[in-house]
Amino acid sequence: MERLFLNIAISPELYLKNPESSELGKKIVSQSIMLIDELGFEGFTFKKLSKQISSTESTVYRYFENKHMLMLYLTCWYWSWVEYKLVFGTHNIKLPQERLKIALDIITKPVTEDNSFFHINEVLLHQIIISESAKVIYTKEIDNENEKGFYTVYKQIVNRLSDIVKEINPNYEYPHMLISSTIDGALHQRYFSQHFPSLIDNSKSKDCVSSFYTDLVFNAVK
Amino acid sequence: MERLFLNIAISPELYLKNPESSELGKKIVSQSIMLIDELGFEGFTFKKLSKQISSTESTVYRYFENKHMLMLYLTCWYWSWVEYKLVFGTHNIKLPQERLKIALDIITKPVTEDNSFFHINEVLLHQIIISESAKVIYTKEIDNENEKGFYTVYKQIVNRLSDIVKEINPNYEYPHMLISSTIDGALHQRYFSQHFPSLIDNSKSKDCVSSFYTDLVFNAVK
DNA sequence: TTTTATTGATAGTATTACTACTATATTTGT
DNA sequence: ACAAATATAGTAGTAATACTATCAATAAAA
Repeated sequence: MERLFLNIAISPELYLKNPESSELGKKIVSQSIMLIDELGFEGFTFKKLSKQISSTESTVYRYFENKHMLMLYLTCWYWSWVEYKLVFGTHNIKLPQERLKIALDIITKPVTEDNSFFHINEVLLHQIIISESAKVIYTKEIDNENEKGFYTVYKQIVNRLSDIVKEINPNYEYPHMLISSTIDGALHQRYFSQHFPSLIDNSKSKDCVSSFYTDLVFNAVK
Repeated sequence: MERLFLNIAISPELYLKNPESSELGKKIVSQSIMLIDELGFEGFTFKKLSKQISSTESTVYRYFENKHMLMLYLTCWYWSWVEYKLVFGTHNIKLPQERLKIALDIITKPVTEDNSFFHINEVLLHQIIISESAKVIYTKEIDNENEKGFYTVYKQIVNRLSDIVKEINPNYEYPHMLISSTIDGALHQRYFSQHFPSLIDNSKSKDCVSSFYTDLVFNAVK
């Protein structure tokens, strides 16, 4: 994918000061991705981050309320980016089957290229979404945060794909559940492939996570 | 299910002192389930727990190394209990299709009865497995803990069910991934049904999580 | 009855997750 | 060019968390 000259728009409620508005802010975002990947979300602190960016804790706190909000910001950025890829990738494709196939590839295939956005390493971001994003969603604050619209992008993606499913088979009973379980399952299976290889049915020729879900979805929708 | 006079055996490496060995230990386990459910794993502390059981922090630390190990203990207990239900439920059933159906019900249906074990409220335990157990698996310690065998019960369950899948269709390519994504997906979809109802394809007559996965699995295995 | 194990009570430490305040440095408006 | 606003660095401080250590009291086992 070529380098893009557009920005991903993120809800201003997620930050105190827009990290896109300054070099330091961009550094906070890019270095936090690297640090969270390295230390895990539990081990990650604003103190360590501020050291990494040669700044102070108080400065980081001027951008994000706390590390949970920062992680939520990264999560929203990720899903907005995925939605952008979905819109771009399925544009002008007539056959819904073909659109679904492309969309499933985007959702289930590993992220290997990192060049579309300047300060965000998308490969690393994908990695922390795999291994850390569950901690964002499984919170006591989930209902408040859902009300504030922090998950609308994610839900939009689910709706977008289930619309394609309904286009292919209007009688299929569970389009939303099929898609959301595919999206989350793909991340989960990637994590398993890294840590529980015995639970992964590998094949030499193809990426098994991707082909498993493609097979599963098309079989269900049929 | 009737009250059982058997114990779930848990790896001794999960605790410092077996909580089954004393009344206080059992109280630690039962009250921690209630507190984790109430406060969430992040809000839960050994200090609050010790207050709840009218004891002290140091006493709780004599049973479990930290709250992560306690949650891991509960998770292992839960999966052992599920495995017991699977063995018991599919015993003496000849047809693999029927065995798979029963197994899927056990895995995907909500837990409503609480009476098999004295000090453990299985309904609440299921609830915290739904909303908190991801925090146990998504850790930097995962590989060490996997090596120590803390996930063998879970993997046994996956293998047990994928064996049935292979019995039905020896040519199906992804038995392990199908089962593990069903097990985890069912928990995930339960959480979604509680917090993102718009992503759930409800039907009046049946439990949609359970029927979605039953439909999905049988369609895939064909 | 002595030993041993179990628990309670208290204290203490390092780290985390913040909040508040001040002093510069930089940018911006006029 | 200068005053005003803004951004950042630096320091300090607090409450809570996640422990560890020690010691006394008590109950159970040898």
